[in-house]
Amino acid sequence: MLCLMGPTASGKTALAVELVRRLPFQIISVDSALVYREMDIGTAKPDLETQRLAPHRLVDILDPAEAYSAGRFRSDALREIADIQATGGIPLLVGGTMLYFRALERGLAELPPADPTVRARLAAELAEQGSVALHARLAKLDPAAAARIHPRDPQRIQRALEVHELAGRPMTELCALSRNESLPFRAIKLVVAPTDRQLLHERIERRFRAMLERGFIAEVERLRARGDLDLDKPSMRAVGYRQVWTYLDGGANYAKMLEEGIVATRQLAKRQLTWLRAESGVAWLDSADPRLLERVLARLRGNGVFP
RNA sequence: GGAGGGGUUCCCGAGCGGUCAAAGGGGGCAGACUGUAAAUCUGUUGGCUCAGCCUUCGAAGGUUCGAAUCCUUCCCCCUCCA
Repeated sequence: MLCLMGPTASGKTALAVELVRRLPFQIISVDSALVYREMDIGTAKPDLETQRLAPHRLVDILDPAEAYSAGRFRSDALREIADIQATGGIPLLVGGTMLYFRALERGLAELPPADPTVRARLAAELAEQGSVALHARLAKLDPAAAARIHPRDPQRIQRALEVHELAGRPMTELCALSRNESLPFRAIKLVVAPTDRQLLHERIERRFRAMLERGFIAEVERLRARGDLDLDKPSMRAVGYRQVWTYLDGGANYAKMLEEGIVATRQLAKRQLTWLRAESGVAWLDSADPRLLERVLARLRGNGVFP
């Protein structure tokens, strides 16, 4: 199988589509935002025509009111990979959610999944007592986790407490217990990213503006009109959605929303690049290279993926 | 033309004789990351031959042992009165 990773706005989708046209690849999306239905423009979801030519698995599988997870992604992806291989296809994993790639490749410890009730209660405690107080509590239950997690990192403190409560044992212990189960198949990993950071920034800005022109705000208005979504939902915290939502709330004027949406996207790309640089066994390709496709094909030939 | 207010490090913005390379925020850059990850968090951010030195607070002079902070002139911006 082939993994195509890269920061947002680096042209991964276009490249994947070209590959599907030439080789028996089938795409599995590795993206925490593309899983949501009704979120098309702001996620830069491949349009219907593109998806007809190159079907994407794990896209539009969830309602925006639901929450996805790395664990769910792992089992979904394993299922899709098996399914593709059973029909003689080659899985092509494309995306920028690096935690998902990591979870798939290295496996996850056997931890209890998120529990909405526990999570809501911890969130309330976090709000009134502050993260430092909960961090102190965690230090008693799971000292190793507390040492690892910063006292001002509410999300990780919440999760560690949640795991302890649900499993009755420290998260650290559970993580140590499970051996990393690596993938039972060979994966070629390619990173597609611009060599020039400024180029990436320009592309991000252009793309965000284009999203607004294509009706991004109306899309968020429709999501708001449902009445069951808010800024605490993982889906609505996605880059762009959060900023437009805040704008519609009156929390920002248009210019501010525009600027903050672009900035948030830039910052996302930066975090993705940090993951990518730490990734081992990958070949880096310049997304601005006009002969990118040929280079990828040559690489695949070299790896014996096809003659 | 008259009366005020202001020009600070990439941006906003504090500072108002020494403890100021200058608070805080933003942005940038770097990093962390085990079921929220397009999330959450951390560090750093004038230059250098770096425990020291050099250049910065609109410009040029001046006062002072010492100025972003005081004085003079000039340039630019904003508000109000004409």
